[in-house]
Amino acid sequence: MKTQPQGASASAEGAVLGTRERVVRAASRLFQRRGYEGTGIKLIAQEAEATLGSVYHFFPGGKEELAVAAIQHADREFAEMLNAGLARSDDPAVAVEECARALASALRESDWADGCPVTATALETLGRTPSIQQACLEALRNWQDVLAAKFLASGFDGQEARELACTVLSALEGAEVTSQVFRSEEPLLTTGRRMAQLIDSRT
Amino acid sequence: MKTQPQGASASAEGAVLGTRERVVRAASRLFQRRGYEGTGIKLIAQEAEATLGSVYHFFPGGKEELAVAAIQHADREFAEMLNAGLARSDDPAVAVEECARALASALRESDWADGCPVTATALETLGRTPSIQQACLEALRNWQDVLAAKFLASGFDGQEARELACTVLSALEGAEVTSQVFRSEEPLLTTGRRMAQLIDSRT
DNA sequence: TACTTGGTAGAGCGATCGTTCTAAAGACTG
DNA sequence: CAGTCTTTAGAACGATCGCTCTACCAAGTA
Repeated sequence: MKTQPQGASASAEGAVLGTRERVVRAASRLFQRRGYEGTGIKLIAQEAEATLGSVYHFFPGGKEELAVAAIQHADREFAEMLNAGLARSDDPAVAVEECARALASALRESDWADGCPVTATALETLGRTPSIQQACLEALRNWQDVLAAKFLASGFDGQEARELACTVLSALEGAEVTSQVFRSEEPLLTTGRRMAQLIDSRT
Repeated sequence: MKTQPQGASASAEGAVLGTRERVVRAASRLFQRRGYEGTGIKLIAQEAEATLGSVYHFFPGGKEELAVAAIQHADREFAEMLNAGLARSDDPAVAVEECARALASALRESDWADGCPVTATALETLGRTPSIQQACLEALRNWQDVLAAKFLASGFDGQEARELACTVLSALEGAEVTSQVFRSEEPLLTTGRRMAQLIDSRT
């Protein structure tokens, strides 16, 4: 295994990823699929094709620091997905339904494994690992902001936009869990349709 | 520690609980708060004031069998809470908002620790422990049925009632996670209000 | 009394956990 | 070339994991 200079743009398309980036991505996906406690550092290293030494070199804070980085990575990734979905229509109701559809497809394609990338970790560490809880909080707030911006741009006032964003995000998160447990796209699709109905029923 | 005959009605008010019941309740609460992987059998025994021997006497299938029993217990408990909340009003919209309020209060009173009793365990064991996943599925379906019955009794047709139940349950679950992460009742209360709005906007 | 049954008690097993540590191999600078 | 810094490599540590096992105690029955 040769030393990999992590030079060049880390986000360049198709670029060979540096060790640190590979570790973060592996950690992010494993935490998403098996939770924080259920994922061992050695498994992360193995999955990332790195060694334990490398992991602790880049994350001297250990598992906790790695989890924070993994959640921040998931934050950016999911925000991009949200933005892409929302951009598919000017009508916010249609756009939200489009997002639900995209989530449902991705979920099915991963055999119901890749749900919300922070929920599992958040629930396990709540009230016991402040740094991780903080990272989860920032991710949720970021996604709410993305939704709220869409609603604002569609003519909703600030209060209304924030409340709708909070509701829609919570509903999508819950529906994702439900879809995973039922191994069916239906909860996500139904929730998407009803959220569209809610958005259209503005007072 | 004396032998405790688990005779008499196990659900009798104020009755001294048998060992098995104590273990199930402790397991249920611990899985709810720290997830499946994050909860050790020894901790469960300690919390239940039982010994390892007793735990494996009642649950020879080990942690997995205990988890199934714990989830079934949580299922019944949460269904009761839902029923109680829904019974507080004939108007289904008001009733749902009442449920959200009750959940928010309970969450705050537990210092944001006691969220949905199955989500954490469900996410950690998805696709890897079928018996637990099945128990989670039955709980979610049970809760959806409770909601759907309320909507049916309020004049919605079957399809509409089922879809609303699915949406409302998902939204409440997601909002509960959001409230826990933000340490605020607001997401649950907002989602409750918006769900009421959705229910009132019947076509 | 002797025997059976249902439950309690906890030492100890092998495996795995997160983490630490030493050693050495690239890559870059002078 | 020598010297420095970054990164890789993985053995090993103490702690904890889920679980097994034997011994024992308290009733009920004959």
